[in-house]
Amino acid sequence: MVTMSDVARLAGVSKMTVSNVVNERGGVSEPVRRRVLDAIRSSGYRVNVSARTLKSGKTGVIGLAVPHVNAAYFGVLAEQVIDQAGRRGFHVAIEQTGAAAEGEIEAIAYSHTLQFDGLILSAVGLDPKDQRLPGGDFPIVMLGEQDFAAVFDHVGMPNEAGTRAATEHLVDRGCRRIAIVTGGDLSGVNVVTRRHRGYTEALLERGLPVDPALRETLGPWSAAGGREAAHRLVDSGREFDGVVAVTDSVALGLLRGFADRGVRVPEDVRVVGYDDVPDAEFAVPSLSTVAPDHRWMAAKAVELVTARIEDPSRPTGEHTAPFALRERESTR
Amino acid sequence: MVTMSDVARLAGVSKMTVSNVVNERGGVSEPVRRRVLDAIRSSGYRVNVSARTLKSGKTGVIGLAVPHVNAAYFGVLAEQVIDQAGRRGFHVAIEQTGAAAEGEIEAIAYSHTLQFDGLILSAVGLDPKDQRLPGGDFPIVMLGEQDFAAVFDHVGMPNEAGTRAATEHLVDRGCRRIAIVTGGDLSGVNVVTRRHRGYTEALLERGLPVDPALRETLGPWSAAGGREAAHRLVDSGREFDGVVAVTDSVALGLLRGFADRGVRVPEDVRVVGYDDVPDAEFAVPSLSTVAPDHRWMAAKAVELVTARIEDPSRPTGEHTAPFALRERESTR
DNA sequence: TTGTAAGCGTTATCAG
DNA sequence: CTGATAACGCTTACAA
Repeated sequence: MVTMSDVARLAGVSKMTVSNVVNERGGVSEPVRRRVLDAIRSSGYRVNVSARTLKSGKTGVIGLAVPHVNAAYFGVLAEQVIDQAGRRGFHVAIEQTGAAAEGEIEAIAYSHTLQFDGLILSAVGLDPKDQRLPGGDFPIVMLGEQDFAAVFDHVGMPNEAGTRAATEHLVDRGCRRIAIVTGGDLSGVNVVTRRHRGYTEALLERGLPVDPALRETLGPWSAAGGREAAHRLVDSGREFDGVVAVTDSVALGLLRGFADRGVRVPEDVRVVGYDDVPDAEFAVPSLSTVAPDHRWMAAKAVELVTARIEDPSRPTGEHTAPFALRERESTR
Repeated sequence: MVTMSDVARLAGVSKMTVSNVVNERGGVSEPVRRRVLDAIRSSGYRVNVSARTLKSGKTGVIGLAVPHVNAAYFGVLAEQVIDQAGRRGFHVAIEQTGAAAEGEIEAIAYSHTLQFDGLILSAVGLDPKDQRLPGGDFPIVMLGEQDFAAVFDHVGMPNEAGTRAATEHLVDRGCRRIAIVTGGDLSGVNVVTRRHRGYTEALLERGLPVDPALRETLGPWSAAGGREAAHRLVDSGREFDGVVAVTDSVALGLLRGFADRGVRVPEDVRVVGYDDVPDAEFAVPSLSTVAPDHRWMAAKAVELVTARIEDPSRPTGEHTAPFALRERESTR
């Protein structure tokens, strides 16, 4: 490995001068600068980040911990985060948490171990009162859930507002018996309870009854889970003319499941999802969905971590993404 | 920051003994070990990876550079790579190349800068003869393309064999005028030329003519591009009864584009894709496709980088993934 | 404008 | 079994 000393010897100067050239610190005469740059080029020298880190204590890396890199919405998010972080001179390392509190705690621990300067954590399973959460001033930004505001910076999804708008949209289209397909965890405050509340509130506001029988619980939060849910909804003989799905993946599975049973969308049942994944637009029928502004969320999250990296003691804040309702064929 | 010296002082031992305990090197008496562990717990000590790296020259991080983290096939690949690397004690940092030679060269440069131990590079734009490619012994495994065998380890897709099988499948289903929707770059050897060759070979073997008019060139390699290609195919009045798409994203766009024009799949046109992305199974109609074994590819790539990290001078090798043809509704 | 010295936190080596 | 010492490659502080 070529070190600074090697370059220094080659250029006939001291290490320090090389360091000054590399870091563009100025105070180096032009001829010396050229000699050093030539020496760097000819030797193929590269700064050793570890050594630099050892001094500065900063790595220039932000961690991004998500439930599954394989989830549809993740790509959109990651692409934006990488882009935004890059603009600020940070690199992004991605961790997978497996959608469990366990994995999320581990991601935080790893952030220390791997010397990230900060962490953007898309927490799904973690309880805000979890004893294992760090109290220190390591920069963490929570993404997605609504409950960490006091302890951490938080960038949230418009969960209630989004599903409320989706449900109202179905009512506007003439639906009167609207089912919801979502997860089973109704304890505490999480995506499930928040999105479910948006749905019930919209129904009540529009004077429609909330029928518990129209709540279908998902197995896996995936297209496969959605497909099975559609089968159960149809096969049970329950009557419904609209469905709110907790995510687009689930909604795409519903479309497939209804097709399996010969139920036409939107003629027999209208379907609306949540996320606006890239495929939603190209599904047959194309999927109406709640579209949170992913770009905004990524930008905000990166802005918050980098701000906290600079000033770990700044007050935490709560931020909710704006959203739009994309009306497509599945609710026409 | 708590350092090893702090722990040593707290436990009343030397740094070295702490180091030995932390790294489970043995040769430490049980009572001392306990004292050290207690001191570590009570102080909240964590190893400083930079310092360790500075000594060992290894970071334990493998880079994974892909064209776009947002591409459908990427999630599958990344999930597998992260999983496989984790089993071998490596972490994965993800880079985006933007599908350009420029970005791919940069990813290699960054791998040095960021001190990755090795790099898995899904190269799309890079020419094997590119002058900027490093000659040294930094462990790089090329993923996807077919041409780097002599210089780098290479894990390839079954490009020709895959599209050949796909095309033959269409012929078996009775198609006689089979179009191909693919990229425009027919120079050199790349995904486009290889997949295109599989298509032409299958046609010739089955005694069917290769009609250049049935080659439709994509704009973007995406669902949007596929949709537009479908429109052009239909609107131009060309006759065809089957389509081979260069990727599943494109194929899903085709399905959408044909739906726009009232062309029924598979009744009027049969469609086959390439990749077997998770959504392919849930599309309406579900998408027949070439399914390369992503798990195998990830495992092989990780196996190769780690092997090369241990022994940089080992000979390079060429490996092509097995595949299966998934027959679904779009070719029924 | 350039150079010298010290030290960041860890580990390999070798002595006790 | 335990500890002192010297690196690893770089940067901060200060001297020339």
